[in-house]
Amino acid sequence: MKERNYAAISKNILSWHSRIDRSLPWKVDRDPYKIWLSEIIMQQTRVEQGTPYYLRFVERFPTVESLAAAPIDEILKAWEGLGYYQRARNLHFTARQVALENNGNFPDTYEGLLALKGVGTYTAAAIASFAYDLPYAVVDGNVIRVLARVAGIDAPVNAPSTVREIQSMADRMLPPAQGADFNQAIMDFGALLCRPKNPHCGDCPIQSHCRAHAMGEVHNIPKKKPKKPKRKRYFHYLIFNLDDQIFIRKRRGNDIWKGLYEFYLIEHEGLLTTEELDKVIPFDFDFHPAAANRIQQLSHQTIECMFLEARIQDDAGLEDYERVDRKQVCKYAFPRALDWYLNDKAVTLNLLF
DNA sequence: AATTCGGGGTG
DNA sequence: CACCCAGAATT
Repeated sequence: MKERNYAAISKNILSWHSRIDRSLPWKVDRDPYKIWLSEIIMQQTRVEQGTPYYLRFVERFPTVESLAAAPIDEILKAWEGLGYYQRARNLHFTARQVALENNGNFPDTYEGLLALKGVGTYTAAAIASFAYDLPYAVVDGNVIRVLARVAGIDAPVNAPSTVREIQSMADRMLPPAQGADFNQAIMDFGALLCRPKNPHCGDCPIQSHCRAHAMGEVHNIPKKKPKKPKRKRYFHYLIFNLDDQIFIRKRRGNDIWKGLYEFYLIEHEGLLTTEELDKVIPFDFDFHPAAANRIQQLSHQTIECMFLEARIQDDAGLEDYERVDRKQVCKYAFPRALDWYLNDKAVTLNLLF
């Protein structure tokens, strides 16, 4: 096979990038803390979605020491709504490690960065290049799409062997003296021009190097393995009211939403009717539907949430729960569906209040 | 190698 | 509705 002209491709992408203005707030300086924080926040997250979170984090936690000193619940509250909450827990763990064991200094080698919890090959390469100008090529969703098209890769790109092939291409393509520039350029190129749908092939600076274009396969690459159907789950939430307080509990174990708060939960194979709920609920008081059901789409699950409220006179049977004022509940981090119930729900059907 | 971890934007 | 996003960790 003909040797691919990596130098020409990177040169054209860099040239294209020099005419692009995409300012990113975490790149105003080369503070490793800001680069690291932004990269963790942006994992599997659109820049437009993650940027407001980043701005709030640097405002509230300007240094790694301030982040390390914060309680995990405060960090989770700031992360609320962003998803993949293990990222926030790893963020806290790593901040403490850097602040307490390394005098506030992040590792300055690729291997050192890769050893941090929550930092994988992409993030280690991103920090190494953006913060320290080291020649490591990033491979994110954008780079995978761009290079899969350039090479006309027919194999599924979510197979590890294909990712390794693309990483190898990116490594060879990266100009060692311009690692940071090229990494930024190829990601912007994928995000703005070589997009998943309706790519701007007419304006493409590397069209003559693109095998997918030559084959007329741009719209079929990258290819992915079919995903299996989502699991469906049914959460029936009981909101107990004792005076002006409600009962909440932190989720534990290895299920979704670990570390976030929720109400008294009854999970069942299917959606329960009010009659069926009467038999299942180990309490004998009246409960009332308090909102329309909410369907929450996760990456691997579909969760339908039902919300019922009841007024109670004592906390018997609720010893494992925290009693918090309605006014104070906004200080706790909840999954989006429950935050919706507490704050966004348009019309309450609740007859109690 | 396969699976799971959220949530929102987009066509 | 399906797909995708500045991926990583676990099994």
